[in-house]
Amino acid sequence: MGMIRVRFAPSPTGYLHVGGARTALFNWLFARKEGGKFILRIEDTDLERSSRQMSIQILKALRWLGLDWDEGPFFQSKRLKIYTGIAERLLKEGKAYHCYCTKEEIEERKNKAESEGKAWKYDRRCLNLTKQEKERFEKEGRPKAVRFIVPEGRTEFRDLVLKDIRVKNEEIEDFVLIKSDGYPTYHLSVVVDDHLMKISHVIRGADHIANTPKQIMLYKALGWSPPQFAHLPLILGADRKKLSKRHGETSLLSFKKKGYLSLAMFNFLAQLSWSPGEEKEFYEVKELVEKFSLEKVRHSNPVFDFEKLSWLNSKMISSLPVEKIWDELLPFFEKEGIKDEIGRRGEWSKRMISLVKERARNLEDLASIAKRYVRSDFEYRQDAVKKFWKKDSRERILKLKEAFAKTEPFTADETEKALRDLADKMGVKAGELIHPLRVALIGERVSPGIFEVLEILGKEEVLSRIRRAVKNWGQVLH
RNA sequence: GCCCCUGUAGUCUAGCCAGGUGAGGACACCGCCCUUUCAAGGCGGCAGCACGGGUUCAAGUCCCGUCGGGGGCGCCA
Repeated sequence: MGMIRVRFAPSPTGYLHVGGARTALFNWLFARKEGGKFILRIEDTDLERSSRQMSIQILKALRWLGLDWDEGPFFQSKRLKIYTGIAERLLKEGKAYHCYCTKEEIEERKNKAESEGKAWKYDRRCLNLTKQEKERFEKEGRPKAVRFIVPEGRTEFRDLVLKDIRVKNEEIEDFVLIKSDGYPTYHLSVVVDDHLMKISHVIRGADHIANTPKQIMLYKALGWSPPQFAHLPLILGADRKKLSKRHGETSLLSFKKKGYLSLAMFNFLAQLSWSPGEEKEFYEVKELVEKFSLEKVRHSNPVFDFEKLSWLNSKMISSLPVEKIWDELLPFFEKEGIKDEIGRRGEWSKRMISLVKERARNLEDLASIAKRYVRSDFEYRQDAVKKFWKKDSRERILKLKEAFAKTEPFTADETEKALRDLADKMGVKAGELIHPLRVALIGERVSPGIFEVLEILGKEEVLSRIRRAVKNWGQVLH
């Protein structure tokens, strides 16, 4: 067997959504596993709907996911001559013909057939044109398309994911190869490019199953041998309909924006319809590559579970070392306006993040939590204030401040000792000090262990934050 | 309507090809423990082979049918 070569071939008519990303991912995984090449091709032959902007977005999204390509991106819009040349050849060989029917004419005949309860298929009107009719159309300057002559018989192929698929050719109409605007259709360009680019395996969404026989006929007509096909189940929304904007944001980059780790996305997508077969939830990219196989791809359509993705994301954020998430975190610091402070405080910032990241659902969360540690001008959360800043707790916090002023070194252990001693002395439970203190330090009712928080903030900052809290006590209380 | 694909808990899945351990794991949900809070973590619970026939000593696993879900039926890709 020759070189393994696969491709991802999006059309730049919209953002790269999670379904497309999953297709790209499986192609990439397969290429890396088999030591083959991953080729990127932009299918922009629909000039109405394609845009350069979208092409750029798609490349950006792929890079974010970590899918690097070995060749391309190739743009089909720059290869038009190749496709029209192949169409000419089919015309010459009597395997295709010009069609002068307009959209309206076809629509009319189709409606008529359907109202008579007949299944519609292009009626080959233009295949049977007389010489005179043809000349008349030419003289009228009617635009013409090129249609492929679907041969008789049946077409079958072995799908690497599914199984043998077989259709009768009579189910298929003479499909268009070249549109009347001179541009090739998908069927032509995909076959020509996959052949010329020596693609060995076509891995794509199951929505292409019905297209495959058409494409195989084309390969045969051209005397080329078709690649292997593998069709991936379609990702569904919670209502079991094909995932779309109706189910919320589904563009890949929107997940980046919302603070998802690319590795979380990678794992989640890789494990939709496929499983490494082990009882663990997340893997290094390398492991996924090693274990990947097309045969193990499931046949049924998976539902995209936002909850599970979110869980995976938070679990990764809390368990990965700071260094591994740092780069992806920077844009979120910037959005919170704390990028400079974070940078200035170097190692301290990393320690602080590793302390607070366990509680973050996503990177956006994490940056906003971090902000309270970096800057002391936060707002006190009202529900926290109401619950914990009682009248007598103000006095206790003042006492605590005095005790902290004398605490040396200002570590988690020492501050804990100081706080518990004081609580004992005052005859109150430690919680009576801890809760108001938490609100004073970060203005929230939740945080990591309070003594860790004290240590990371440092004595000076703690005393200053308590001072500010005490000053505000009366005002925010009622 | 026609054609094609598909069916293990609410969801993602292991097991199916080479029939035979109380159908395993995870998300979500519920309870308990831990605890200064919230998460996390630990322990436990709820819940599944779509249905009906066959083949077989034995069927989630093989065969057929029914039903359910999805996709396609464009001069979109």
